[in-house]
Amino acid sequence: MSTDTPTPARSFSISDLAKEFDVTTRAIRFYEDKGLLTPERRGQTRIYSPADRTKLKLILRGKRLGLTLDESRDIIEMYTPDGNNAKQLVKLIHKIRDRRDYLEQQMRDLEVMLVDLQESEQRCLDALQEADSDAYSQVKDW
Amino acid sequence: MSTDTPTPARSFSISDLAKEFDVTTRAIRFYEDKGLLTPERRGQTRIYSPADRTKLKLILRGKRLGLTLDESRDIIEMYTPDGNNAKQLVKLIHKIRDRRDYLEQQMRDLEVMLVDLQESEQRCLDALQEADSDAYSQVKDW
DNA sequence: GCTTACCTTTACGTTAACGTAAACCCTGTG
DNA sequence: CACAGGGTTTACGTTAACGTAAAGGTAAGC
Repeated sequence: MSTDTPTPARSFSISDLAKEFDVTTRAIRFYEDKGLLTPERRGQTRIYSPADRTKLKLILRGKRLGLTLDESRDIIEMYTPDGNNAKQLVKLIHKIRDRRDYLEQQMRDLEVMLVDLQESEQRCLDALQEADSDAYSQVKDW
Repeated sequence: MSTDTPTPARSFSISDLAKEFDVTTRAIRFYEDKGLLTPERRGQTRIYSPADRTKLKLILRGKRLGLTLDESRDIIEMYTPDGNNAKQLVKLIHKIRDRRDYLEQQMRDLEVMLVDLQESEQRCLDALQEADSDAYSQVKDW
């Protein structure tokens, strides 16, 4: 019936998405409970659109960045300003800017941590080379 | 005895650190329970060294990056290779590299998200300007 | 000596993000 | 038709990272 769509507008089952993004179906349903996803239904069964798939991708990226699901939902809502309501939009813009400030702080944290790890790796390597001087591995109040 | 140190080697109370980093004393004690901090004691009271302060800073940075306390402890341990043990060092280097790979993925996630947010902010601003065309705010399967 | 302001331990409560199990419904296939 | 392989809801369990009392010790200042 509807399987003759050659266009990229396909649809996915819950386990399709679960496999593709390596999450459990339980998690996907949980995101729905929390209002992050609202797939259509064929009877009982959930049917996911490409847009749903994109939202799931955003959720997972948010997770990798340490966002809560509530925060990810905020971000997802920023993509689809459901409104004409100007005040809503102004609030959204402030939320976006706050979020961006936070993420930029995170970025700076990351850069520092990467450098630090690089250095400690180098220290480890050095220590491996001259594996005799115990004084080298003293703590000496870094 | 040892109080005649004019050097920057000061010491801090638990509430000193709590105020400076805007965390609760409960949290700081919790980090100690989890083995991330081991301050000295004057009787019952905890006394924190500059090194302890640095460790706390690392813990909080880890938190901002979405690390668990266990992961932060791993990272802190990377700074103080307590050992001469070569096998330990090799394991540490691998852990560091894994962590760095993960952080670099996080970095890429961050860059993408920053661009996305920038774009959605722009969309909001545009929508504010021409606050009439309802068609503009359609969902249209992004 | 009493209050105030810190510090301590012990322990139960809470929230987020699912895991896990039970019990069930469809649907195609040998 | 049995059953294997999907899907569903409902609901209790779990872990991390603290919050929040409760109950008390200690030192400073009036």
